Amino acid sequence: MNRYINREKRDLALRETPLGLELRENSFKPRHIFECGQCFNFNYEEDGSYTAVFLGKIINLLEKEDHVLIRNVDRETFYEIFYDYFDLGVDYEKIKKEVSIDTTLERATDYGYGIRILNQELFETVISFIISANNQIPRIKKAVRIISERYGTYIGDFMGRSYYSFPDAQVLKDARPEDLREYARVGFRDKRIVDASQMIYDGALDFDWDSLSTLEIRKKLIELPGVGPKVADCILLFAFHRRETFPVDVWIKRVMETLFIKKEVPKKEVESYARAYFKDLAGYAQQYLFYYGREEKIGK
DNA sequence: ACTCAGGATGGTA
DNA sequence: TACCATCCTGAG
Repeated sequence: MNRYINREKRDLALRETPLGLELRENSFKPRHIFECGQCFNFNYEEDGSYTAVFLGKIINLLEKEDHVLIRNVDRETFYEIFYDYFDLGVDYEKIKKEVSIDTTLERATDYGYGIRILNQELFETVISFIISANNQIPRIKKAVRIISERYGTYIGDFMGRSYYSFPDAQVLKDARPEDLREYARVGFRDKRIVDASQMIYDGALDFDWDSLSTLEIRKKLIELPGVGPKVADCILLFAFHRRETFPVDVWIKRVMETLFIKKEVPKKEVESYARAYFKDLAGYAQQYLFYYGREEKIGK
């Protein structure tokens, strides 16, 4: 389940054609959405499209001239399942204007104009970002894929590949750490994955989240093995829709130091600087700056 | 063979 | 509280 459900859904510029659904939305570019480091459960296809899995559904997105072609889901399913996943209840044209408080942010929002912050499944997000600790994106993706293949349930085939759901805590708590290490290549994170799964299965995340502040949830997340400040912030931003959160990894640290702070400072200071500067929109700013900074290798 | 990228953890000061 | 070595893998 994703935690953020919009009450009302607006009508999208969505047209049904024999090839699939055509979505016309300026702030919606598959490349920007999937290459900004927020998710790992997707596949880049030979035709330039992206295939992703969410809540047991396979969706494929291909960018065209003036629209995005959406394949493998019907109109109803798209509204039902993917409207919230793709955060379509949020007006990103407005977000980009509001977050463009200086020329740097103007450039960054211009550069990654099609970014949307996904609202992802909680357990999958927790485990994925435990794996992300001290790790690189291709290897994180590989680990997530293998864990899904070995412990998840078969969903279906698409473009010559079989897709599996990400397992739930009940299954992953019984995985053998040495298997996770051997097959999914998760290294020293093996035990953390199993232990966190056990704790979550035992109810570590069973709280009324809506009544808790971001800081209170953060504290609880950090109690999980393998979850420190940065991983907790990613979970808050990507699974709890806490958009004021500003995860600080090495990339965003470099970008902030290079473009804003003008000197090297501890990660904590980067975060407080960003929070004070971007306020409630810090999470959006983080995504635009991360994508821009990483693609352009700023600070490297 | 060697170097490097990438956060959490547990130890020490 | 702050700092720092260590953990593992695979690409270059």
